[in-house]
Amino acid sequence: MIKAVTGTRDTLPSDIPKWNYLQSIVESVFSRFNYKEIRTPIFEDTSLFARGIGEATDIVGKEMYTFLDRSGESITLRPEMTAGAVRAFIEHSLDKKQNLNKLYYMGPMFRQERPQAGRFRQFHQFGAEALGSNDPLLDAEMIIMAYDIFAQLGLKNLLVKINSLGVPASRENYKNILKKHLEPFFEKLSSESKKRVDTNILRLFDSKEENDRNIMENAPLLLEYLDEDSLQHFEKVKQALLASRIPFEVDARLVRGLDYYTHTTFEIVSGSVGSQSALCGGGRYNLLVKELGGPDIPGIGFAAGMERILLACENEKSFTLDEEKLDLYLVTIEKGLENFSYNTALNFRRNGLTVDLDYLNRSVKAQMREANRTNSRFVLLIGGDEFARGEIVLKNMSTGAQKNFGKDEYDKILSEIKE
RNA sequence: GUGAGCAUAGCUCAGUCGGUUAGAGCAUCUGGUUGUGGCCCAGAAGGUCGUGGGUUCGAUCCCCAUUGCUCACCCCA
Repeated sequence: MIKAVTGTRDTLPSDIPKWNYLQSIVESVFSRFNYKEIRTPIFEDTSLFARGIGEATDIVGKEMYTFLDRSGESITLRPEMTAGAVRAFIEHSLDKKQNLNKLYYMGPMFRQERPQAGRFRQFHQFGAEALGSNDPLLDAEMIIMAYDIFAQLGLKNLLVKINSLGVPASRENYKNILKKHLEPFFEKLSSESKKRVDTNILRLFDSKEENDRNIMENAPLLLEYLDEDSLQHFEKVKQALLASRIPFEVDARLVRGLDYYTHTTFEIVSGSVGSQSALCGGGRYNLLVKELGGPDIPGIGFAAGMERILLACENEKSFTLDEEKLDLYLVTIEKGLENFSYNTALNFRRNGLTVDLDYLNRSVKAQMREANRTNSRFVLLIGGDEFARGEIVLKNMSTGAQKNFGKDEYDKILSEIKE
Protein backbone atom coordinates (compact mmCIF):
# COMPACT_ATOMS: atom_id res chain seq x y z
CA MET A 1 0.00 0.00 0.00
CA ILE A 2 1.29 3.43 -0.90
CA LYS A 3 0.99 5.73 2.06
CA ALA A 4 1.31 9.46 2.56
CA VAL A 5 4.96 10.47 2.82
CA THR A 6 6.38 10.71 6.35
CA GLY A 7 5.33 13.88 8.05
CA THR A 8 2.46 14.61 5.67
CA ARG A 9 -1.19 14.07 6.42
CA ASP A 10 -4.49 13.81 4.64
CA THR A 11 -7.20 16.16 5.71
CA LEU A 12 -10.27 13.97 5.39
CA PRO A 13 -13.81 15.25 4.84
CA SER A 14 -14.50 14.77 8.55
CA ASP A 15 -11.56 17.09 9.37
CA ILE A 16 -12.51 19.84 6.96
CA PRO A 17 -15.11 21.70 9.07
CA LYS A 18 -12.65 22.62 11.82
CA TRP A 19 -10.10 23.80 9.26
CA ASN A 20 -12.72 25.95 7.58
CA TYR A 21 -13.75 27.33 10.96
CA LEU A 22 -10.16 28.22 11.82
CA GLN A 23 -9.65 29.83 8.43
CA SER A 24 -12.81 31.88 8.71
CA ILE A 25 -11.72 33.28 12.07
CA VAL A 26 -8.26 34.08 10.76
CA GLU A 27 -9.68 35.87 7.75
CA SER A 28 -12.18 37.86 9.75
CA VAL A 29 -9.66 39.05 12.35
CA PHE A 30 -7.06 40.03 9.77
CA SER A 31 -9.56 41.84 7.61
CA ARG A 32 -10.87 43.82 10.58
CA PHE A 33 -7.34 45.11 11.06
CA ASN A 34 -7.29 45.87 7.32
CA TYR A 35 -4.68 43.28 6.36
CA LYS A 36 -4.88 42.09 2.75
CA GLU A 37 -4.23 38.55 1.67
CA ILE A 38 -1.16 37.74 -0.39
CA ARG A 39 -0.40 34.43 -2.08
CA THR A 40 3.06 33.55 -3.26
CA PRO A 41 4.49 30.40 -4.84
CA ILE A 42 5.04 27.33 -2.75
CA PHE A 43 8.57 27.01 -4.13
CA GLU A 44 11.16 29.68 -4.62
CA ASP A 45 14.73 30.12 -5.70
CA THR A 46 16.84 28.49 -2.98
CA SER A 47 18.98 31.60 -2.56
CA LEU A 48 15.96 33.58 -1.34
CA PHE A 49 15.77 31.51 1.83
CA ALA A 50 19.52 31.19 2.22
CA ARG A 51 19.83 34.99 2.25
CA GLY A 52 16.57 35.84 3.94
CA ILE A 53 16.47 33.38 6.79
CA GLY A 54 20.20 33.09 7.36
CA GLU A 55 22.77 30.49 6.41
CA ALA A 56 23.53 29.70 10.03
CA THR A 57 19.97 28.81 10.98
CA ASP A 58 18.80 25.23 11.36
CA ILE A 59 16.02 25.84 8.89
CA VAL A 60 18.44 26.64 6.11
CA GLY A 61 21.20 24.37 7.34
CA LYS A 62 19.33 21.13 7.65
CA GLU A 63 15.59 21.40 7.20
CA MET A 64 14.87 22.67 3.71
CA TYR A 65 13.37 20.63 0.92
CA THR A 66 15.82 21.63 -1.76
CA PHE A 67 16.20 20.00 -5.17
CA LEU A 68 17.44 20.71 -8.66
CA ASP A 69 14.72 20.98 -11.26
CA ARG A 70 15.17 19.69 -14.80
CA SER A 71 16.95 22.80 -15.91
CA GLY A 72 19.39 22.63 -13.02
CA GLU A 73 17.88 25.47 -10.98
CA SER A 74 18.06 25.00 -7.23
CA ILE A 75 14.51 25.13 -5.95
CA THR A 76 13.28 25.04 -2.36
CA LEU A 77 9.82 24.36 -0.99
CA ARG A 78 9.09 27.32 1.25
CA PRO A 79 9.93 26.60 4.90
CA GLU A 80 8.25 29.83 6.00
CA MET A 81 6.47 32.70 4.36
CA THR A 82 8.20 35.93 5.32
CA ALA A 83 10.99 35.63 2.76
CA GLY A 84 8.53 34.98 -0.06
CA ALA A 85 6.22 37.78 0.97
CA VAL A 86 9.11 40.23 1.18
CA ARG A 87 10.39 39.04 -2.20
CA ALA A 88 6.99 39.70 -3.74
CA PHE A 89 6.82 43.06 -1.97
CA ILE A 90 10.13 44.08 -3.52
CA GLU A 91 9.48 42.55 -6.92
CA HIS A 92 6.20 44.41 -7.35
CA SER A 93 7.39 47.63 -5.67
CA LEU A 94 4.43 47.55 -3.33
CA ASP A 95 6.07 50.30 -1.27
CA LYS A 96 5.59 52.67 -4.22
CA LYS A 97 1.86 52.00 -4.30
CA GLN A 98 1.23 52.70 -0.65
CA ASN A 99 3.46 53.64 2.24
CA LEU A 100 2.38 50.89 4.58
CA ASN A 101 1.51 47.42 3.34
CA LYS A 102 -0.36 45.19 5.74
CA LEU A 103 -0.41 41.66 4.40
CA TYR A 104 -1.61 38.30 5.60
CA TYR A 105 -1.32 34.77 4.27
CA MET A 106 -2.30 31.20 4.92
CA GLY A 107 -0.89 28.05 3.40
CA PRO A 108 1.41 25.03 3.48
CA MET A 109 5.09 25.19 4.50
CA PHE A 110 7.70 22.45 4.33
CA ARG A 111 10.56 21.46 6.61
CA GLN A 112 12.34 18.15 6.66
CA GLU A 113 12.32 17.39 10.38
CA ARG A 114 11.38 14.31 12.36
CA PRO A 115 7.64 14.47 12.90
CA GLN A 116 6.36 14.83 16.42
CA ALA A 117 3.24 15.95 18.23
CA GLY A 118 2.35 19.27 16.60
CA ARG A 119 5.11 19.05 14.04
CA PHE A 120 4.91 17.87 10.46
CA ARG A 121 6.98 18.10 7.32
CA GLN A 122 4.15 19.68 5.45
CA PHE A 123 2.37 21.95 7.85
CA HIS A 124 0.24 25.04 7.58
CA GLN A 125 0.78 28.52 8.81
CA PHE A 126 -1.15 31.71 8.77
CA GLY A 127 0.59 34.94 9.47
CA ALA A 128 0.87 38.62 8.80
CA GLU A 129 3.52 41.07 7.70
CA ALA A 130 3.41 44.86 8.00
CA LEU A 131 5.96 46.54 5.77
CA GLY A 132 6.80 50.24 5.82
CA SER A 133 6.60 51.46 9.40
CA ASN A 134 8.69 51.22 12.53
CA ASP A 135 5.75 52.15 14.74
CA PRO A 136 5.79 50.05 17.93
CA LEU A 137 2.00 50.02 17.74
CA LEU A 138 2.35 47.63 14.82
CA ASP A 139 4.50 45.34 16.94
CA ALA A 140 1.70 45.26 19.46
CA GLU A 141 -0.88 44.86 16.71
CA MET A 142 0.71 41.59 15.60
CA ILE A 143 0.49 40.15 19.09
CA ILE A 144 -3.04 41.42 19.52
CA MET A 145 -4.22 39.84 16.27
CA ALA A 146 -2.66 36.49 17.09
CA TYR A 147 -4.06 36.58 20.60
CA ASP A 148 -7.52 37.59 19.42
CA ILE A 149 -7.59 34.72 16.94
CA PHE A 150 -6.65 32.27 19.69
CA ALA A 151 -9.18 33.79 22.04
CA GLN A 152 -11.93 33.53 19.44
CA LEU A 153 -11.13 29.86 19.05
CA GLY A 154 -11.76 29.53 22.76
CA LEU A 155 -8.17 28.79 23.72
CA LYS A 156 -7.35 29.47 27.34
CA ASN A 157 -4.04 28.01 28.36
CA LEU A 158 -1.88 30.69 26.72
CA LEU A 159 1.24 32.59 27.61
CA VAL A 160 2.46 35.61 25.66
CA LYS A 161 6.20 36.14 25.87
CA ILE A 162 7.95 39.20 24.51
CA ASN A 163 11.49 40.41 24.32
CA SER A 164 13.61 42.93 22.47
CA LEU A 165 16.76 42.22 20.55
CA GLY A 166 17.45 45.91 19.94
CA VAL A 167 19.47 47.04 16.97
CA PRO A 168 22.61 45.40 15.55
CA ALA A 169 25.05 47.89 17.14
CA SER A 170 23.91 47.39 20.69
CA ARG A 171 23.49 43.69 20.07
CA GLU A 172 27.06 43.29 18.84
CA ASN A 173 28.27 45.22 21.82
CA TYR A 174 26.29 42.98 24.13
CA LYS A 175 27.47 39.80 22.43
CA ASN A 176 31.06 40.76 23.24
CA ILE A 177 30.14 41.39 26.85
CA LEU A 178 28.36 38.06 27.04
CA LYS A 179 31.30 36.30 25.44
CA LYS A 180 33.70 37.80 27.97
CA HIS A 181 31.38 36.81 30.78
CA LEU A 182 31.29 33.22 29.56
CA GLU A 183 35.02 32.81 29.06
CA PRO A 184 35.71 31.39 32.52
CA PHE A 185 32.89 28.86 32.06
CA PHE A 186 33.65 27.92 28.49
CA GLU A 187 35.01 24.46 29.24
CA LYS A 188 31.91 23.56 31.22
CA LEU A 189 29.49 24.33 28.40
CA SER A 190 27.88 21.56 26.38
CA SER A 191 29.55 20.85 23.07
CA GLU A 192 26.60 22.29 21.17
CA SER A 193 26.77 25.48 23.17
CA LYS A 194 30.52 25.79 22.67
CA LYS A 195 29.94 25.93 18.93
CA ARG A 196 27.28 28.56 19.37
CA VAL A 197 29.54 30.90 21.29
CA ASP A 198 30.94 31.86 17.92
CA THR A 199 28.03 31.24 15.58
CA ASN A 200 24.96 32.39 17.51
CA ILE A 201 25.79 33.13 21.10
CA LEU A 202 22.30 34.40 21.97
CA ARG A 203 20.94 30.91 21.51
CA LEU A 204 22.76 29.75 24.62
CA PHE A 205 19.80 31.13 26.52
CA ASP A 206 17.67 28.52 24.79
CA SER A 207 19.74 25.56 25.91
CA LYS A 208 17.93 22.88 27.86
CA GLU A 209 21.12 21.40 29.26
CA GLU A 210 21.02 21.69 33.02
CA ASN A 211 24.62 22.82 33.18
CA ASP A 212 24.24 25.43 30.45
CA ARG A 213 21.17 26.80 32.16
CA ASN A 214 23.01 27.20 35.42
CA ILE A 215 25.80 29.06 33.72
CA MET A 216 23.38 31.30 31.83
CA GLU A 217 21.42 31.97 35.01
CA ASN A 218 23.83 34.71 36.01
CA ALA A 219 24.75 35.93 32.56
CA PRO A 220 24.09 39.56 31.68
CA LEU A 221 20.91 40.10 29.69
CA LEU A 222 20.60 41.85 26.36
CA LEU A 223 17.74 43.93 27.73
CA GLU A 224 20.21 45.58 30.11
CA TYR A 225 22.39 46.71 27.24
CA LEU A 226 19.83 48.06 24.80
CA ASP A 227 20.33 51.53 23.40
CA GLU A 228 17.92 54.29 24.37
CA ASP A 229 15.83 54.12 21.17
CA SER A 230 15.36 50.40 21.45
CA LEU A 231 14.32 50.69 25.09
CA GLN A 232 11.76 53.32 24.20
CA HIS A 233 10.46 51.22 21.34
CA PHE A 234 10.08 48.24 23.66
CA GLU A 235 8.41 50.38 26.28
CA LYS A 236 5.77 51.54 23.78
CA VAL A 237 5.06 47.99 22.74
CA LYS A 238 4.46 47.02 26.35
CA GLN A 239 2.21 50.03 26.93
CA ALA A 240 0.09 49.13 23.91
CA LEU A 241 -0.23 45.56 25.13
CA LEU A 242 -1.24 46.69 28.59
CA ALA A 243 -3.90 48.93 27.07
CA SER A 244 -5.18 46.04 24.98
CA ARG A 245 -5.59 43.97 28.16
CA ILE A 246 -3.54 41.12 26.81
CA PRO A 247 -1.57 39.39 29.55
CA PHE A 248 2.09 39.02 28.71
CA GLU A 249 5.44 38.58 30.29
CA VAL A 250 8.84 39.84 29.33
CA ASP A 251 11.16 36.93 28.74
CA ALA A 252 14.69 38.21 28.39
CA ARG A 253 15.75 34.74 27.32
CA LEU A 254 13.37 34.59 24.38
CA VAL A 255 15.75 34.41 21.45
CA ARG A 256 14.33 33.47 18.14
CA GLY A 257 16.00 31.25 15.61
CA LEU A 258 15.87 33.41 12.55
CA ASP A 259 18.63 35.85 11.74
CA TYR A 260 16.49 38.70 10.56
CA TYR A 261 14.93 39.88 13.78
CA THR A 262 15.52 43.30 15.35
CA HIS A 263 13.74 44.94 18.27
CA THR A 264 10.60 43.10 19.30
CA THR A 265 10.36 39.34 19.28
CA PHE A 266 7.44 37.42 20.68
CA GLU A 267 5.96 34.02 21.03
CA ILE A 268 2.64 32.68 22.28
CA VAL A 269 2.86 29.25 23.85
CA SER A 270 0.09 26.88 24.82
CA GLY A 271 0.16 24.57 27.80
CA SER A 272 -2.31 22.28 26.07
CA VAL A 273 -0.11 20.67 23.44
CA GLY A 274 3.02 18.55 23.68
CA SER A 275 6.50 19.85 23.91
CA GLN A 276 6.17 21.80 20.65
CA SER A 277 4.19 24.42 22.46
CA ALA A 278 4.77 27.58 20.42
CA LEU A 279 1.52 28.36 18.63
CA CYS A 280 2.98 31.40 16.99
CA GLY A 281 6.14 33.41 16.85
CA GLY A 282 7.30 36.57 15.24
CA GLY A 283 9.14 39.79 15.50
CA ARG A 284 10.41 42.91 13.86
CA TYR A 285 12.81 42.65 10.94
CA ASN A 286 13.93 46.13 10.00
CA LEU A 287 16.91 44.91 7.98
CA LEU A 288 15.40 42.10 5.96
CA VAL A 289 13.91 44.04 3.06
CA LYS A 290 17.22 45.72 2.36
CA GLU A 291 19.09 42.47 2.83
CA LEU A 292 16.95 40.95 0.09
CA GLY A 293 17.81 43.76 -2.30
CA GLY A 294 14.88 46.07 -1.62
CA PRO A 295 14.67 49.57 -0.22
CA ASP A 296 15.54 50.30 3.40
CA ILE A 297 12.09 49.61 4.77
CA PRO A 298 11.19 48.24 8.21
CA GLY A 299 8.87 45.33 8.73
CA ILE A 300 7.28 43.17 11.36
CA GLY A 301 5.41 39.93 11.18
CA PHE A 302 4.46 36.66 12.76
CA ALA A 303 3.51 33.15 11.77
CA ALA A 304 1.26 30.67 13.53
CA GLY A 305 1.13 26.91 13.15
CA MET A 306 -2.36 25.76 12.27
CA GLU A 307 -1.91 22.07 13.15
CA ARG A 308 -0.68 23.07 16.61
CA ILE A 309 -3.56 25.45 17.08
CA LEU A 310 -6.11 22.81 16.13
CA LEU A 311 -4.35 20.34 18.43
CA ALA A 312 -4.65 22.80 21.30
CA CYS A 313 -8.31 23.38 20.44
CA GLU A 314 -8.99 19.65 20.46
CA ASN A 315 -7.19 19.08 23.73
CA GLU A 316 -9.04 21.96 25.37
CA LYS A 317 -12.31 21.16 23.55
CA SER A 318 -12.32 24.88 23.01
CA PHE A 319 -15.14 24.93 20.46
CA THR A 320 -17.77 22.64 19.01
CA LEU A 321 -19.22 22.83 15.55
CA ASP A 322 -22.76 22.06 14.51
CA GLU A 323 -23.32 18.69 12.89
CA GLU A 324 -23.47 18.81 9.14
CA LYS A 325 -27.06 18.40 7.96
CA LEU A 326 -28.89 17.74 4.73
CA ASP A 327 -32.06 19.69 4.10
CA LEU A 328 -33.69 16.85 2.24
CA TYR A 329 -33.22 13.18 1.41
CA LEU A 330 -35.33 11.57 -1.29
CA VAL A 331 -36.55 8.04 -0.67
CA THR A 332 -37.84 6.21 -3.71
CA ILE A 333 -40.35 3.61 -2.64
CA GLU A 334 -41.19 2.20 -6.00
CA LYS A 335 -39.02 0.81 -8.78
CA GLY A 336 -39.23 2.82 -11.95
CA LEU A 337 -39.48 6.21 -10.25
CA GLU A 338 -35.73 6.72 -9.92
CA ASN A 339 -35.68 9.30 -12.70
CA PHE A 340 -38.52 11.23 -11.17
CA SER A 341 -36.66 11.30 -7.84
CA TYR A 342 -33.43 12.30 -9.49
CA ASN A 343 -35.01 15.20 -11.33
CA THR A 344 -36.92 16.30 -8.26
CA ALA A 345 -33.69 16.30 -6.28
CA LEU A 346 -32.03 18.36 -8.98
CA ASN A 347 -34.83 20.87 -8.85
CA PHE A 348 -34.45 21.38 -5.11
CA ARG A 349 -30.68 21.53 -5.39
CA ARG A 350 -31.00 24.29 -7.93
CA ASN A 351 -33.23 26.09 -5.47
CA GLY A 352 -30.54 26.15 -2.82
CA LEU A 353 -31.28 23.08 -0.74
CA THR A 354 -28.69 20.51 0.22
CA VAL A 355 -30.20 17.33 -1.13
CA ASP A 356 -29.18 13.75 -1.67
CA LEU A 357 -30.73 10.44 -2.65
CA ASP A 358 -29.90 6.79 -3.11
CA TYR A 359 -27.58 5.66 -5.89
CA LEU A 360 -27.25 2.04 -4.74
CA ASN A 361 -30.71 0.71 -5.49
CA ARG A 362 -31.32 0.06 -1.84
CA SER A 363 -34.40 -0.89 0.11
CA VAL A 364 -36.70 1.73 1.57
CA LYS A 365 -35.44 0.88 5.03
CA ALA A 366 -31.86 1.33 3.94
CA GLN A 367 -32.71 4.63 2.31
CA MET A 368 -34.38 5.81 5.50
CA ARG A 369 -31.36 4.79 7.51
CA GLU A 370 -29.19 6.75 5.13
CA ALA A 371 -31.44 9.77 5.56
CA ASN A 372 -31.02 9.44 9.29
CA ARG A 373 -27.28 8.85 9.09
CA THR A 374 -26.80 12.01 7.07
CA ASN A 375 -28.83 14.12 9.51
CA SER A 376 -31.44 14.97 6.93
CA ARG A 377 -34.05 17.37 8.23
CA PHE A 378 -36.72 16.16 5.82
CA VAL A 379 -37.39 13.11 3.71
CA LEU A 380 -39.45 13.10 0.56
CA LEU A 381 -41.13 9.74 -0.03
CA ILE A 382 -41.82 9.00 -3.65
CA GLY A 383 -44.04 6.16 -4.85
CA GLY A 384 -46.97 4.01 -3.78
CA ASP A 385 -50.62 4.97 -3.47
CA GLU A 386 -49.86 8.63 -2.92
CA PHE A 387 -47.80 8.87 -6.06
CA ALA A 388 -50.57 7.12 -7.99
CA ARG A 389 -52.86 9.92 -6.77
CA GLY A 390 -50.30 12.49 -7.91
CA GLU A 391 -48.87 13.14 -4.47
CA ILE A 392 -45.54 12.89 -2.71
CA VAL A 393 -45.01 12.72 1.05
CA LEU A 394 -42.79 15.08 3.02
CA LYS A 395 -41.62 13.73 6.37
CA ASN A 396 -40.11 15.88 9.08
CA MET A 397 -37.38 13.70 10.55
CA SER A 398 -37.24 15.32 13.95
CA THR A 399 -40.98 15.17 14.66
CA GLY A 400 -41.88 12.27 12.42
CA ALA A 401 -44.85 14.22 11.04
CA GLN A 402 -45.78 13.62 7.41
CA LYS A 403 -47.56 15.92 4.97
CA ASN A 404 -48.74 15.25 1.44
CA PHE A 405 -48.09 17.58 -1.47
CA GLY A 406 -48.89 17.48 -5.14
CA LYS A 407 -45.89 16.13 -6.97
CA ASP A 408 -45.36 19.45 -8.76
CA GLU A 409 -45.77 21.66 -5.71
CA TYR A 410 -42.10 22.51 -5.37
CA ASP A 411 -42.71 25.98 -4.01
CA LYS A 412 -44.92 24.73 -1.21
CA ILE A 413 -42.42 22.05 -0.29
CA LEU A 414 -39.59 24.55 -0.42
CA SER A 415 -41.28 26.95 1.96
CA GLU A 416 -42.17 24.07 4.29
CA ILE A 417 -38.50 23.06 4.44
CA LYS A 418 -37.11 26.55 4.69
CA GLU A 419 -39.19 27.75 7.61
C1' G B 1 20.61 13.34 12.83
C1' U B 2 19.90 10.83 18.22
C1' G B 3 16.88 7.98 21.80
C1' A B 4 12.64 5.25 23.62
C1' G B 5 7.93 2.86 22.88
C1' C B 6 4.36 0.61 19.75
C1' A B 7 2.56 -2.45 15.26
C1' U B 8 -3.88 -7.96 15.97
C1' A B 9 -10.84 -6.38 11.72
C1' G B 10 -12.47 0.20 8.67
C1' C B 11 -11.69 2.55 14.06
C1' U B 12 -10.46 1.76 19.51
C1' C B 13 -8.38 -2.28 21.82
C1' A B 14 -8.46 -7.50 24.33
C1' G B 15 -5.79 -12.18 23.83
C1' U B 16 -2.56 -16.54 23.27
C1' C B 17 2.85 -18.46 30.20
C1' G B 18 4.22 -21.21 21.93
C1' G B 19 -0.79 -25.74 20.33
C1' U B 20 -5.74 -27.00 16.13
C1' U B 21 -11.94 -22.76 14.15
C1' A B 22 -7.77 -15.17 16.87
C1' G B 23 -12.12 -12.09 20.14
C1' A B 24 -15.03 -7.53 21.95
C1' G B 25 -17.09 -2.62 21.39
C1' C B 26 -18.04 0.95 17.66
C1' A B 27 -18.78 1.40 12.39
C1' U B 28 -20.77 -1.33 7.87
C1' C B 29 -24.50 -4.68 5.64
C1' U B 30 -29.16 -7.84 5.87
C1' G B 31 -33.63 -9.04 8.39
C1' G B 32 -37.43 -8.16 12.41
C1' U B 33 -44.69 -4.86 7.80
C1' U B 34 -45.58 -5.70 0.62
C1' G B 35 -44.05 1.46 2.06
C1' U B 36 -40.76 4.54 6.74
C1' G B 37 -35.05 6.29 10.22
C1' G B 38 -33.18 6.86 15.34
C1' C B 39 -33.79 2.75 20.27
C1' C B 40 -34.06 -2.48 20.64
C1' C B 41 -33.47 -7.68 18.85
C1' A B 42 -31.42 -11.50 15.42
C1' G B 43 -27.78 -12.42 11.97
C1' A B 44 -23.75 -11.47 8.26
C1' A B 45 -19.43 -9.73 6.28
C1' G B 46 -14.60 -8.17 7.56
C1' G B 47 -7.89 -10.26 9.85
C1' U B 48 -2.17 -14.50 5.52
C1' C B 49 -1.98 -10.87 13.90
C1' G B 50 3.27 -4.74 9.65
C1' U B 51 7.16 -7.34 6.37
C1' G B 52 11.39 -10.85 5.91
C1' G B 53 14.30 -14.42 8.20
C1' G B 54 15.58 -17.66 12.51
C1' U B 55 14.51 -21.12 16.80
C1' U B 56 10.72 -25.11 17.25
C1' C B 57 7.12 -30.98 15.83
C1' G B 58 4.35 -26.31 15.80
C1' A B 59 5.18 -18.97 15.98
C1' U B 60 0.30 -13.88 16.04
C1' C B 61 3.18 -14.98 20.75
C1' C B 62 10.32 -16.18 21.56
C1' C B 63 14.97 -14.15 18.79
C1' C B 64 17.17 -11.09 14.77
C1' A B 65 16.56 -7.75 10.91
C1' U B 66 13.55 -4.38 8.31
C1' U B 67 9.62 -0.90 7.43
C1' G B 68 6.04 2.20 9.40
C1' C B 69 3.86 4.96 13.31
C1' U B 70 4.14 7.58 18.01
C1' C B 71 6.59 10.44 21.63
C1' A B 72 10.93 12.96 23.15
C1' C B 73 15.89 15.41 21.98
C1' C B 74 17.87 19.00 18.35
C1' C B 75 15.14 23.00 16.35
C1' C B 76 10.80 25.34 15.42
C1' A B 77 4.88 27.15 13.94
